[in-house]
Amino acid sequence: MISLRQLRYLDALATHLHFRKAADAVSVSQPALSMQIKELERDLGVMLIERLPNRVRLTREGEEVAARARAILTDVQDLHDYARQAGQPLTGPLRLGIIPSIAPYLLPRILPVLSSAHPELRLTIRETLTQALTEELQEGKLDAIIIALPADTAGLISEPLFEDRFLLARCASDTLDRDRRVLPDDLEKENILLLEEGHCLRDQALNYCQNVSTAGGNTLGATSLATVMQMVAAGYGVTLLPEICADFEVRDERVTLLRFADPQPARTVGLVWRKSSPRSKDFGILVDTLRKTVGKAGCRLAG
Amino acid sequence: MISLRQLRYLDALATHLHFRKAADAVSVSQPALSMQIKELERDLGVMLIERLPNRVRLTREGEEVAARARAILTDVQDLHDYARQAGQPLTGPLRLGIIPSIAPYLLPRILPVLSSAHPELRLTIRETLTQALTEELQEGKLDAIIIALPADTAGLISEPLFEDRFLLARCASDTLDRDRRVLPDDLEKENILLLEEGHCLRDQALNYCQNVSTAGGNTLGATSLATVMQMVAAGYGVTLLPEICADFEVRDERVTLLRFADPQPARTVGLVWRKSSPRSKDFGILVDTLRKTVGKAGCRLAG
DNA sequence: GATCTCTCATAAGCGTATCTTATCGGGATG
DNA sequence: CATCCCGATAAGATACGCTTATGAGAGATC
Repeated sequence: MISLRQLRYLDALATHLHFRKAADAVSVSQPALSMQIKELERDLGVMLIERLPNRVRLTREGEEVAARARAILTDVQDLHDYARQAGQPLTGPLRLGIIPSIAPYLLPRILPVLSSAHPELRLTIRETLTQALTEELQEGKLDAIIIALPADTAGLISEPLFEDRFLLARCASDTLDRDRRVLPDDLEKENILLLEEGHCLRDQALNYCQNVSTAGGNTLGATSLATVMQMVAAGYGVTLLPEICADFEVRDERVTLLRFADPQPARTVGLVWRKSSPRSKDFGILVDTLRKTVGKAGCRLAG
Repeated sequence: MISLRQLRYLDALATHLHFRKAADAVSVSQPALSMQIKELERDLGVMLIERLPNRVRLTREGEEVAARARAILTDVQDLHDYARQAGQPLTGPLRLGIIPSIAPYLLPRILPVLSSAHPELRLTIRETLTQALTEELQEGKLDAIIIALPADTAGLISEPLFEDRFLLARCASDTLDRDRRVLPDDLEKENILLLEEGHCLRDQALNYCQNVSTAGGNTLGATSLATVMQMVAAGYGVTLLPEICADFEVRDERVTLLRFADPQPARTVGLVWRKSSPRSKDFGILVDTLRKTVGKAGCRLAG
């Protein structure tokens, strides 16, 4: 069976036309090279080298085989170079899924950082609901997703990125002490506006409300937080607004944000990928970058 | 260092997407294949395979590397096929040199036989004087030559093909017993016609004549035996004609051929090639073919 | 939910291909 | 004729790659 080693030796010999020099060039002893060449000739059933007393000459077949060998070695080198380049962390295509209640608020903060820190990274963003993201992740259609933890399906690894507390968004005209911390009981008499089915944010809000046995839960789902906030501003009800959205969604003066009393409701946003993914190292780096980036922004939010 | 084995294993794995099946396909144990794949990945610094619980999937880099590997393996197979085909004896180009006093008489007899026995053989014929042929042979411009032996230069191998006796060609009008064997002394009073300088035939004839101390040697050299025979027919003198030429050159009724008394003068025609030539086996076969072919013809000549 | 089975990874031992050093033979060279 | 250079050969050491046996993890099954 032909080996690359034989082709490498043949290449060296074709270059130097001298067994010892060729052997030096490939850093082996001269007999080692001689034997490999001989083995190659035996394997091919054709003499490649004409051993003259003084020098060495390639036969016609030797020239042809050496030329082919060179081409093959070049291809192997190219393969090697390609793979080593591609093996660098956070380069090339990376398909990232993000849920709708995070994407529009997080992306503007992290994309500039990522593109400057990893200029070779080619991000593709997909925004949809948690379940679809999880399925696509497991099917290999996505490399990683950013969702609210936990991602309970097996075979996945989750790393928390940041805590995202919920604030109570309500109509500003309501007479309420702005500094007062909202208590669960305060929600009992409210009309709570939620996103439509499938949004994890809806489930998280419902979960908190159920704990406090809210009665007036209005489950008419909206398709986006922007819509919900419009309804809040118009006085149709209140909602639990993730802190990360606050800067973007609360430009309307008719809306007031109130912080909950401890323990504040919150969601944990995390990065999730397949345990078997070969880019785990990449995702570790990505988690670090995202934590630092969001950490700075988080301070601004907390202030 | 990347090895072809690793690429072969990767190819099998990419095909079967299953370690055990891939291992079966390349006839090794599953751990052997696993280790080679791992080694390849370590060498390239990139994960090629994503090991899922159930099945195996190629990473993006794995797909690319596998595709390149397939191309390389194909090229290696092509190299192998080419060399094995080219390694068959007496196929492909073969440059054969022949001296002028043999070529036009021998070629018509051997070419049909060679082309039918070795249809893949691509003969290139060069006809010139012995010295030029020998030099070109040693320079690698020719693969073998057919000359009158001995070829005394070192580094060459000679194999005799046939004995070519000289006949005395003389004007038919001369009164001489046609059955009588010519004796060396008979030449003393003759005008001997020879080829020009450089033809070995001239030297061989002169050698014979000198032995018998001929006096009237006319050294005005002709450029071809045909010319010499024209002069013989016209009565300008006699010449030593190689037996192999007799059929072709003695159609003129004015010319009579006489056999010499033993020991008859003769030349040994042989095939000569470089001792280091990788096609020695080819030439051995060629010698056999030529001996048989000329042997048959030789019988006819001798009759 | 314990067991079974399938996956690929790991470990231990072995065989052999490959390497090295040392030496040979042959031809060129002074 | 002695010497040098070249490539081939020989013998021993090394290391690589293989096999068998076993492990670990995840589904599948009853």
